[in-house]
Amino acid sequence: MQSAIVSTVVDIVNDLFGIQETHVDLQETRKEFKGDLTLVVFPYLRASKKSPEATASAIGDALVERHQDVIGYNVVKGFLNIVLSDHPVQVAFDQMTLDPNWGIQPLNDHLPAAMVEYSSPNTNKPLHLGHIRNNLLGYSVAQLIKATGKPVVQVQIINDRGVHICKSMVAWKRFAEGETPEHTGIKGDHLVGKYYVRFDQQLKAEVKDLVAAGVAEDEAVKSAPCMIEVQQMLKDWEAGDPATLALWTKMNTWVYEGFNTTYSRLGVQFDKNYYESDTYLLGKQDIESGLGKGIFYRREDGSVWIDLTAEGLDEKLVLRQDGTSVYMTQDIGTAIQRFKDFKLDSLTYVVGNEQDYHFKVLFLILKRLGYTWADKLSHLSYGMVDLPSGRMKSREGTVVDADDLLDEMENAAKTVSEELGKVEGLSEKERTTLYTTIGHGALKYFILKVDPKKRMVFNPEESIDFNGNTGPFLQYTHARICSILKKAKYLKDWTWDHVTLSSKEREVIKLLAKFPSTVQHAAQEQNPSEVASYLYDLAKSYNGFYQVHSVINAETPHIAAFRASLSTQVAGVLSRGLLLLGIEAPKQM
RNA sequence: GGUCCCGUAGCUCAGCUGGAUAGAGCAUCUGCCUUCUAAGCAGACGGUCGCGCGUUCGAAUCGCGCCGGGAUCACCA
Repeated sequence: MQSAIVSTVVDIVNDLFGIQETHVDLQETRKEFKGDLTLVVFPYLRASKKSPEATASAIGDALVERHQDVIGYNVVKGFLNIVLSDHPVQVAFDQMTLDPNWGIQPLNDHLPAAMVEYSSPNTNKPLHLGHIRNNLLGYSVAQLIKATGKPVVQVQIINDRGVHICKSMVAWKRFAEGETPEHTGIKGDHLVGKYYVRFDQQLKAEVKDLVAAGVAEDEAVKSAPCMIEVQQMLKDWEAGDPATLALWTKMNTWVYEGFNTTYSRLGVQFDKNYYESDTYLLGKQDIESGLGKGIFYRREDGSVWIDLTAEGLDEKLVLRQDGTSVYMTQDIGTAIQRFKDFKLDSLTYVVGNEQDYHFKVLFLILKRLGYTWADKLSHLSYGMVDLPSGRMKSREGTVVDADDLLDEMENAAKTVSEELGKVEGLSEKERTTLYTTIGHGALKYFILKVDPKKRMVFNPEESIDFNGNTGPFLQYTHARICSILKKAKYLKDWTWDHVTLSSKEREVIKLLAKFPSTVQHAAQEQNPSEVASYLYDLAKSYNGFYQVHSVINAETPHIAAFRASLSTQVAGVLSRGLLLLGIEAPKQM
């Protein structure tokens, strides 16, 4: 809608003031002023040698004369507000009605894929609020990229081995008396988490005894019987001891069943899971070959390092002196593996900002190793989720469990829906689905509307609010439109000859027209919050229209049919946009 | 201590590459349902954009210095 005007303005400025601009910046006119587009003329004063007002008027006059869509202008100080005719708005509207999936690019399977890694849990405890932000961001970013036409591979790396899971295993062996999810009815990941906590208690008790017997605190932690058992179990696991492996498999299977339940509730899914038990040895080869090329160096004690001080970072260990790998080592190996597994155009790690340094180093090392794709790696670094009381602390039991939270959201949706009497005529099953849709919509929107980079505060009470700038508000706007459209099915025929746009209608169409570029930009920035605020603006604007215009009882059948069509577009954009955030838009609520 | 991130209304957040009197929601107060769902709409109240310099015709936005908060700098993951 703007591009044609921009080039005309460029020509005018150049002709009038004898300069050679290649681009001018037109912005949308702020609501309190009349007009559609605004040119700030201050940059041209030097060339025009006139006052801001005179400069603006000169450009405005020329624009009215040269561009048929410009029907007027006004000048406020150095701001030229350009008034457009309805024509470009009508053209924009016609265009979006042609494509039922307008704003979403069709998938092009021939393009190399974008890989998005997210979630990536440990298998010793259930998912919590922090994982929820991670999952929602990862999933949404994947949908955004997909909406630009690029195939996406969603993956997670599951930290299924190591000390942490041995702790749960030791405690289970000692105290569980054979408890299983089946006969306790406890969800698998919660059951394993229970024994992880149990281990911690046991360790504390044993350490306390040792300290009382005169052992130093840090020594006591290492020599506590349960800790010795963990170390032994880790060795057994690495040696492939069948009994240990059997227990490990059994408990991890419980956890995965639990995780899958939560993932499915959240509506996220993965195309491939990487397991650390498979990948933890990866990378060592790459270090060895890099050692040959002089990228790494070996110290006298045998440990291997890389010197990143030239880039303002530190020296970083990549192999221990006993030759075993560290976290960095396997991340190097896993990245390389992934580019072998898939034809990838990019790889995005959705990981909290406490690992900023780690990824800086990782990307740098891969670049030093000479991988051309190293600059296609990105770290979607998001801020921590705090509670009003401060940071979540597992030791203080302030961690918000993911399953509990989803339950609460569903219950809150149920309470509110029933109070408002919104569920009449729905079957029991439909009601349950609706509560889930609304409850989850509220949670997802609450989290995704915030810029990922920023640390955010999660207030359980406020997230349950369904009024104002919330997911249910957007869902409600959608549902209300659906309700109108159901009654307005017969309204089809209209033409622009019989419809004049009201200011509200114009505003809605102008907003609708921004949907594709909003999606594009959000995908590029890997920022779902841009879509969230856009959808809020759209819903707000549509509700303003709804308040003053009737669709069904419009002045003429043509206008009614046009408004039905306009409403259809809004509902479509809302529902497609919400889907990018992993939120469903109900037809009734 | 080094490096990085953050600081906008009582609270939670928007403010794209610098542009007009800094915007929403919640909370508080006022109106609007015999008319397409009031989970809505309209309005009021509320801000030295952490502080101070500087660059600029113009700074919440860019630069520097402070103050306050957080993260990170492990032969941990």
